[in-house]
Amino acid sequence: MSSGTRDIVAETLLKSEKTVFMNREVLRSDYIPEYLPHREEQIRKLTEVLSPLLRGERPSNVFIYGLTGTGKTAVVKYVLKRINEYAKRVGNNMFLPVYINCRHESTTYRVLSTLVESLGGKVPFTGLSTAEVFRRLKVKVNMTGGIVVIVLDEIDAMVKRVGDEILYRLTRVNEELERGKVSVIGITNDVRFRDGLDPRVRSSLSEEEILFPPYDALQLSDILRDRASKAFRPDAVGEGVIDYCASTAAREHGDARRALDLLRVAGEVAERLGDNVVRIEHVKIAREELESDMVSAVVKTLPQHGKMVLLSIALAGGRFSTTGELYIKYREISRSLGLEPVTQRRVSDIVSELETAGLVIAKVVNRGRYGKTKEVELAVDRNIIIKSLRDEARALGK
DNA sequence: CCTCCACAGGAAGCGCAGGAGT
DNA sequence: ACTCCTGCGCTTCCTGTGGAGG
Repeated sequence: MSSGTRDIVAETLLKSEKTVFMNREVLRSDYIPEYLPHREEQIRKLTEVLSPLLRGERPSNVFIYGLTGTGKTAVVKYVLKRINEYAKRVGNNMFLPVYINCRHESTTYRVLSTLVESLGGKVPFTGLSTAEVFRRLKVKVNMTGGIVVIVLDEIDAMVKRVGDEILYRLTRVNEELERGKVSVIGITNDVRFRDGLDPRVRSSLSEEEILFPPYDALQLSDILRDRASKAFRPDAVGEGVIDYCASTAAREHGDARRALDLLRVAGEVAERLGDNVVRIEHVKIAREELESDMVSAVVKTLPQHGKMVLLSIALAGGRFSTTGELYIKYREISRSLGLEPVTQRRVSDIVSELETAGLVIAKVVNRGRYGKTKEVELAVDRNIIIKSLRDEARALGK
C-alpha cells in the first residue's frame, strides 16, 4: 500500500498549496492597519489631544467610549504608534506608551504590577502590598523622566470589581512626581460607565472625551473589503461573502472584530476543505465554529460550581423563569454528582458571571405579588454548551 | 393606597494558597 | 520562623424594590 501513502502526502501538499490567503494576519483583531476607514474624526481628535507630547508636555487625560469592535483600541494604538514614529523623526521621544487590558489584569495589584513591568521593573505576582507596588511605579516613572501614557483598555471590567480608587490615584500621581509625568487614556465599552464613577475621578479622567459610534453594515463592508484585499489572493473571495459577513456582524451591534474573525475563519474553512474560493457556506460554518470556540474557552475558565450552574440550565431545556427554581435544580444535580452545593447568594453571583461571559442572558423581572427575580436563558446553543462541558469533564478525567 | 413576595445585590469577612520581607 | 500582603471562591447578614393583589 505504498502508493496509498504517497497519494495522501501528495494530496495534502496540493491542498496546502491551494491557499486562499496571502496574509491572514491582516484579519486578526490585534492587527493595526495603515488605514482605518470611518474613524477619521476620532483619529484627528485623539491626535490633537495627544499633540503636546511632541513638545514634551503632558497631554490631557482622555476618556474613550463606544461598544465592542468599534475600533477604539485600534485607533488608540494606531495614533500612539504614529506619534511615536513622528517624535523619533524629529528627535523628541520623551514619552512612553503603556497598554494594559484591564479585563486580563482586573485587579489593582495586577494593573500596577503590569505597569511597573512595562517600565522595566520587577514585581512578584503576589506578596507585596499595593502601596509598595504603587511606590515602585512612582520610582520607575521618575526614572524615565518622560511622559508615560497609560492606556487602560476595558477599564470598566476592573472598576466593576475593585472600584475606582486606583484611577483616582493614577490621575493624581503627577502631584507626587518630581520628574516624570503620567497621563491616562481610559477605554470602555460600557456607555454608562462614566456615571458610576466618583465625581473627582470623572472630572480628572475625562478632561477630554471621544465617542466611537458603532459601524453600520456599509461601513463594515468597507473595512472588510479593505482588509480582504490585503489578506486574500485576488479572486479568492466569492460573491457576496463580504456583505454577508458585514451584515451578520452588523446585526450584532456593528462589531468589526466579529466581522473580521468571521472572514478569517471562513477563509480557514475554505482552505481546509481544499476550496480556493471563500463562499457563503464557509462563513456559515465559521460562525458555528467561532461560537463553539468561544464557549469552550469560557467554560474552561469557569469555577467548578459555575460549570454546575451552567449544566443545570442546559439540562433544564435552556431556561429558568426564577432563580429559586434554578437553585433547586442546581442543588439536585450537585448532590447527585456528590458535590456540596453552594448558597443561593453565590449562585446569584455565578449567574451574573455567566452573563458577563456571554453564556446566558439574565433579566431582572418584577412579578408584583410574586416577588422580584431573574429570568435566565442560555445565550448560545444548548448542544454547544453540553458538548463543551462534556469535553471539559473528560479533560479533568471524570 | 398599602403590603408583602422573592428575590437582587451590597458589605463584611473567612480560609486558603502563593509569596515577600525581616 | 514569623508576619503581612493579595486573589479567589465562598458564606452570612443585610437592605432595597416593582408591582399584583388585597
